Amino acid sequence: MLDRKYIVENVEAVKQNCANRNITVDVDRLVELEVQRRGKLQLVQDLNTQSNAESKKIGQAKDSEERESLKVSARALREQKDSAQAEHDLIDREIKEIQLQVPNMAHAECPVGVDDKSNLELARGKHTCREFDFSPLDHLEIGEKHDWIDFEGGSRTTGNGFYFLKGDLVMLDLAIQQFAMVELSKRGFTPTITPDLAQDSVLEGIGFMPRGPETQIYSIENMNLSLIGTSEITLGGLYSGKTIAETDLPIRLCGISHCYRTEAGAAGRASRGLYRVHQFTKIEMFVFASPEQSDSMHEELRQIECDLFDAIGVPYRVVDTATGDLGGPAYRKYDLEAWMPGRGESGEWGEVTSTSNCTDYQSRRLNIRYKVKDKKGTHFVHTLNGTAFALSRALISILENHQNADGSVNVPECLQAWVGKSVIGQVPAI
RNA sequence: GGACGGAUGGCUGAGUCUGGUCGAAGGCACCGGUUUUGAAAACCGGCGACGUGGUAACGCGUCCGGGGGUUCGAAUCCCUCUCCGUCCGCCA
Repeated sequence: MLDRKYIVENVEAVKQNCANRNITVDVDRLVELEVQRRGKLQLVQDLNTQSNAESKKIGQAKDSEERESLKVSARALREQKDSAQAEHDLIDREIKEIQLQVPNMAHAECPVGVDDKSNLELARGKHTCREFDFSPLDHLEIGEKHDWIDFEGGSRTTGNGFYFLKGDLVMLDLAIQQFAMVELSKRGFTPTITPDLAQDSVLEGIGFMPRGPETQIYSIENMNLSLIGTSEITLGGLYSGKTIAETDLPIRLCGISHCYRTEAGAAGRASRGLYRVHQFTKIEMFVFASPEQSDSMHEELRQIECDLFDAIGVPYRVVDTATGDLGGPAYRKYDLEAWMPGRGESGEWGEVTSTSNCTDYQSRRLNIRYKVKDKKGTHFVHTLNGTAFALSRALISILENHQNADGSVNVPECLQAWVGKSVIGQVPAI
């Protein structure tokens, strides 16, 4: 969420930003209410001063007669204060409601456009798209051929969109996790296994809406808990309400969790197989940084994502996300889109990672600050997140890019030690 | 899951029985100064956050784990939740 003072002082910029992001918010109403609220707050504080003074006199009163008469006036003042406070709170709630809808400001270089058509390709990965001398299968065909992916079983036990992973694909899945954790540890990230559930207030702080008709979140009945859609939620929540010493920044965490998404209304050829599922495992990078660090930290996260996908031999392109496609919290967002030969008619790019600089948008909601030693006051930290691997989509990209004509799949060299094989799905020679 | 005990500023720790003089003693740490060739020690002074008004000095408001209540007034009394100890039960 943006600072109210900032919104009031930058009305036109905020409105333009909302338009660029294709989000409708009544900014003028917020400003009008905020001006009202300031006045009301002043009144509340004045009345409080008076009634505090009156109450203090009671303690020093000489006799019970004086005491009783002071009680009457003190009570009256307190009642006036309470009613002014109630009016203030009412206005405050309405402001809060609008304020939560206002998206973060966007980076000056962020491509402007109302949807993903304006996304800008920035770079390509180390590996070029492969020319197949056979007709490549999609990951689901490969997976079902070897009994690695079982959607039918998932559907029977849990529901549509759930699946079992089996056999060597599980080994590959775990290998990717190991590889990511080791690589990220080397780069200063603290490996973190997080809860798969979080309090609704934390979801909201990160920028999710846990309940309501539009929600993508599974929530627990009769509790204020929801299944997380990403460990960004728990990693951000980990420091909620904390004040961090500036010298401890940046704090780099890499979380591993299951991610749960209802994916309401999403279906079709483009979300076939593992591409869009209700549950997957994800290794997520999360960074708390100072405002001075956040831009370069964002580049660092993007570079790590590139390095990881270069390492597993998957071709990809890097996309600078347009304003209309940023979501609420992001100031700037880069996506990696991997080449998926089995997707669509003859291969398509599919989003595999995403890294966002959320500046102080999340930290203001979650109240995460940092303090400079020997300086008065605190400031909100900047938060950044980035996908290392979303396992479901990483598996798609490996299966489809590294498949062989006989249906087997080459294991990227960096993963072979953990898989224990250089090729999986090979039919043993008879 | 049951029974007690606890939660106070960066840390430690008084205050809670007996409500007002408590935004909160003392100590540690930290910062500035005196002293010293320099350092240590000693001594003197300073030292929370947020909001709000003000160019500023500064004023005002809020905050003693979270929420609610009693009262003119709550760190202090009552209810509730969370967390941490200790003992018991159960368990991977």
